[in-house]
Amino acid sequence: MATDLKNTLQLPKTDFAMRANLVQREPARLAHWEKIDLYAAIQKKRAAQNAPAFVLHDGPPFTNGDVHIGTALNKTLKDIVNRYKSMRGYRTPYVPGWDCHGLPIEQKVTAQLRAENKTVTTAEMRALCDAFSEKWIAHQTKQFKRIGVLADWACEYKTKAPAYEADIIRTFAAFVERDLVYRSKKPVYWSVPFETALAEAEIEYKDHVSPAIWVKFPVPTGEARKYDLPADKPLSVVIWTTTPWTIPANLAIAVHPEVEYVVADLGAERIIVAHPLLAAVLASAKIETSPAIDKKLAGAALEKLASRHPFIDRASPVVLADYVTTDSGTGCVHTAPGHGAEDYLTGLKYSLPIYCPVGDDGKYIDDGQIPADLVGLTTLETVEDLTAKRTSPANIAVLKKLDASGALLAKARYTHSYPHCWRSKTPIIFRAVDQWFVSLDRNSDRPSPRKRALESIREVAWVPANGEKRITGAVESRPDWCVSRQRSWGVPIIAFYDDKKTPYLDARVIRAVADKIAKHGTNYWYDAAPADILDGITLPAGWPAASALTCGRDTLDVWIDSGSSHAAVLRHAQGGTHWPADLYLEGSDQHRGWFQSSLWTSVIAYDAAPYKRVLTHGFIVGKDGKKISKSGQYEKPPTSDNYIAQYGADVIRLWIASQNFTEDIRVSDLDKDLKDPAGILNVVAESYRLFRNTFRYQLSNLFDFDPSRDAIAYPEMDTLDRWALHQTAVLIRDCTAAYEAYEFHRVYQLCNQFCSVTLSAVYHDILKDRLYTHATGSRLRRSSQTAIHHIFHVLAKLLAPVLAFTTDEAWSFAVAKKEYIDGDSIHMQDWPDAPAGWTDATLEADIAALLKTRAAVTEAIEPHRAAGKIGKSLEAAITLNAAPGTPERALYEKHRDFLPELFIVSQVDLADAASPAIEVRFTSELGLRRCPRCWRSVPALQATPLGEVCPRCAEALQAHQPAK
RNA sequence: GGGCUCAUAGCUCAGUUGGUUAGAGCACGCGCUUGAUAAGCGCGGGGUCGAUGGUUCAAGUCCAUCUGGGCCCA
Repeated sequence: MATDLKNTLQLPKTDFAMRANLVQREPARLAHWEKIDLYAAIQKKRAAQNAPAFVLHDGPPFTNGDVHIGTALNKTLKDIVNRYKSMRGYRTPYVPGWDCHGLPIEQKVTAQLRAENKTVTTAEMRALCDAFSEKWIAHQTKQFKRIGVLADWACEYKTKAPAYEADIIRTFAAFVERDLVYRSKKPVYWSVPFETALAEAEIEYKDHVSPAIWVKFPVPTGEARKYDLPADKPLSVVIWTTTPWTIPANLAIAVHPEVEYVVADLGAERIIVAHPLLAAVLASAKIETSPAIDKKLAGAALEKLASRHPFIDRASPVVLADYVTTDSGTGCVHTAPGHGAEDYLTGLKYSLPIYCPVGDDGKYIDDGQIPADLVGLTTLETVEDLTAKRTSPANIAVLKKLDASGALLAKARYTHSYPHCWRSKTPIIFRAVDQWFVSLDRNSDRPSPRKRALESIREVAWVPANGEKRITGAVESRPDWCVSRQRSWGVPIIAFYDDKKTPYLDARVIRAVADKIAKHGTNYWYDAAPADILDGITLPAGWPAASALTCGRDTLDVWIDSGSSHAAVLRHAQGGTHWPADLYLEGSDQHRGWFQSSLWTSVIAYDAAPYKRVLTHGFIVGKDGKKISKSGQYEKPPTSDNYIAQYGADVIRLWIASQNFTEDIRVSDLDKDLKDPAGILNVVAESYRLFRNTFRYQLSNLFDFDPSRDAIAYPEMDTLDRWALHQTAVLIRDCTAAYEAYEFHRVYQLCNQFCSVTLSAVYHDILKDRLYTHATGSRLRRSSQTAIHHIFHVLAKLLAPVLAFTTDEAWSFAVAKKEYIDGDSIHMQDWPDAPAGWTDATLEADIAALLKTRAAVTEAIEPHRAAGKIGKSLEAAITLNAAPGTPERALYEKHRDFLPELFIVSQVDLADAASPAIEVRFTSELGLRRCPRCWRSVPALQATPLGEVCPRCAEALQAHQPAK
C-alpha cells in the first residue's frame, strides 16, 4: 500500500552522481574538451560575433621542475579570469609561455655533467640545456592542463624559440638605437683559476682564515683644520679589512652618517674611529692606556674629508653609507668600488671610478698607479696555500708595504665564512669587469626611460592599488641596468671585438643578425664564423673587416628574455592577441621582476607600458602562516599534481577562489592535515559537496520538466518562486560585481551562502512537498520547476569560471541528461543576466519578515523535539498571535495560505492573543489525520483506490497516470 | 636594517563615512529525519576584533608604539 502510494510521487531522478570522484572524472572531461577542442570552439564563437578581445598576457614560468602549488595558484587565477571574461562576451586569446634560459638550468646540466665526468663545448652545453627545458615544458603543460587551464597550447611561446630569441635581440637593438647602452665595469664574483665570472649559485660558503688588518689613512693637516679637527700631531682615519689585497684599489672610506665618531689621542698621534668601537680597536692594537677623547662628531660631519692612501699618492675621501655598522671593525669602512658590491654602489653615488687593478688572471696589473713591487703578484690562494694556511702573495706584499709605511695599526687572523668557487674550491675574489649597461636616465631626443616608466606607471591600473607604490619604488631606486652576463645558456649579446678587445656594437647590425637568428636559432652565433654571420651585412664605417672580428660571448640578462614577451607575443598578435595587454597577473614579487623588466623594454622601444592593468597575488604559506619552506617538513612535495591527486582540480580551484589572494594564502599540509576536518582544503572540499549537491537537487527535480513545454511565465509564478528569483537576481548582481573587482573569494562566499541558506535551508527544503506530491503538471509544481531551472542556469554559470569541471558536467546533464555533449559546454555560454522583473522589493521585504517568524517557529518547536514529543515539523500545528491591525497580523493574513508550507508545518492558525507570539500544538492532539502520501496532517482524509489520502493528494492521484 | 603589506570565532571571509548585546558559511556539540540518504533539517557552544597606549560622549573601525607573518631589497 505504502509502496503503491510512494510510486505516485515525483521523487528526484538524475544520473548526475552525488559522489564527485573528481580524480577519475576530471581527466575524462579533459579528454572530452580536447576532443571537441573547447578552446578553439570558444574563440571561434566569439570571433564570429566580432567580440572585442580581452588579452591576459601570460607571464612565463621557469622550466626547471614540476608545477608548484604556487604556480598552480597563478595559472588558475588566470584561467578564472579568462573563463569569466569569455562568458562576458569577450574573445579571450590566451597564449601560454615558458621562460627557458637561465642559470638554474645551466647549473643542473653542469652538475649532471660533473657527475658523469664530462666536459662539453658551449654549443653542446646549450643543446643539453635546451633538451632539459623542453622536457619540463612537456611536464608542466600536462600539469597545467590537469588543473583545467584553458589555453592556446598549440601557439605557446618559448623564450628559446628562434623567432622569440630574435625578438629578444631586437629589444637589445632598441636599447642601442636609443643610445642607452654603454660599457662600464661592475664587480662580479670571479674565479681566478677558471678566469670566469661566477653566479651566486655557483658559490659555496666555507670557513676561511683571512688576515684582518687595521690601517691608518693619514689626514693632511690642512684637511684637519678645515674640519676643525686637532692638527698639532698626526691624525688618521682607521679602517679595518680582511682583504688586504684590495687596499691598492681603495678609493674612499665609508662612515655611517648618524654614528658618533671620536678623535682619540694615542700620545704620538690621533686616530678617528667610531665611538662604540674605540675600545675594541685599542684592544686589537694592544694599546692599554686609555686615550683622551679630543672630539666627538657624527659621521655626517666627516663627509668628503680627504684622507690619503697609505702608500699610493691619492686621496681617499670619507663618504657616507647606511650599511656601515658598529658590529665589528672600526666603523670606517675601506671602500674599493671595483672590489665590492656595496663599495660599487657607494662609488656610483660619489662618482668614483670603478677601479680594478687586478687582471683576469688575478694578478695586479701595471696601470701606472700600482707600485712596481706589487705588479704581477697574484691574489689567488691555491688549494695548497689553504692547506698550508698561507695567505696570497698579494696579501703578504700589501701587509709588508703597510708595515713599512707605518700605516699598519694592528693585524690579526680572522676566521669567517667566505665564498669559494665550487669547482676550483679556492676563495673567489670580487672584481670589476667590463659589462654592458643600459642607462635609465639618459635623455637625448626624448624623455629618459625612467621618466617615461614613472609616467606610464600612473596610467596603469594596479590591483591591489598598493602595487603602484611598490613598482614606483622599484623603478625609482633601480640603478642602471647591467644587461650582460657571462653565461652559456642565454641569448647572446650581438657585439663584436677586434684583437685588442675593443667592442663594436651597432643597432642595424644587431637587427640584421637577429633576422638570421630567427631562422637558425642562437646556436648560429656560437657555431658560425663571424665572417659568415656578417656575410651580406654592410659594416658601419670605422669597423674592421669581418674577418678581423670575433663574436662576444656575453649573454643578455634573462629578464630581457621574459621582458620581451609583450613584443614577441602581443605586438606580433600571436594567437590573436593585441598590444598592450589588458591584464598581467602574477605574484607580487614580480613588481621588481617581470612587471619591471617588461615596463623598461616597452617604454624604451614603444614609449608606453605593455599592460593596462596589473593584478598581483600573494604567496602560498603553510597552515601556520609561515612560508612553506619554513613550515615544517613536507613529506610530499607541494606540487600541483600532489594536491590534485588528493582532492581533484575543482576542489583546488575552489580553494584558490575562496581565498583573498591579494594577501598570503594559507594551505593545508598535504600529509598532516588529511584527516583533520578543519584542515583548510577539507573545509573547501566540504563546500564543494554543497555546490555539487545543490546542482544535483536541481537537476534531479527537473527530470520531467521541459522548459519549452512546462515553463510558467513570471507573472503567473508563485510567491516563493518569485522570491527565489529575486534572491537570484541579487546573487547575479553581487557576483558579477565581485568578478569585475577580481574578488573571487566574495563569489565563493556569496554562492556558498546562497546555496546553504537561501536554497538548502529554505527554498529547496520547502519545495520538496510541492515537487514530490503535487500533481505532475500542477501550476505550483511547474512554477517551482521553472524557478529551479532558471536558478540552476544562473548558479552553474556564476560558478563556471571556478568549478570548470563540475559545472560543465552539470550543464551536460541539464541540457542533454547525459555526461558529455558534443558542440556545447557551459564555457561557451553567455554570462547570466537577471530580467529586471525578477527584482521585487515588496516581495523581498514580506518574505524576509516571514522568514524571521519562521526562525521563531523552528525555535519554538525545538524544545518539543528535544522532549521527544515531536519529530518532523509536519507534526506541529502553529498558532501565530498578533493583534488585528498590527503590521505583522496584516502580513500573516496577506500570506495566510502559504504559511504552513513556508514553516513546513501541518497547520497555521492566526489568533489575537497578545502573547505568546507563537504557540506550538501537536497534530496528534488536535484530531488531525496524517496523509500517508504527503505526510501533512489535515482535518479529513478522502478515499481513493490507493487508500485514504488528503484532498490535495487525491487530486494529484487523479492526474497521476501510473507508469506501467 | 630599508620599502610595501597583513593580523576579526578552529578555518575561510563580512563588518558601509567611528554609533545599539561584532555577523555568515564551514568545522565542532546535541537532536530530528530516512521521499536530496557516503545526503537533508533544527538548536547550541565558541571571538577581551594580535598587544599596549592615545584621540573621542563613543573605536574592530582614527593615531602612535610594539609583537608576529609575508613579498622585495640590503
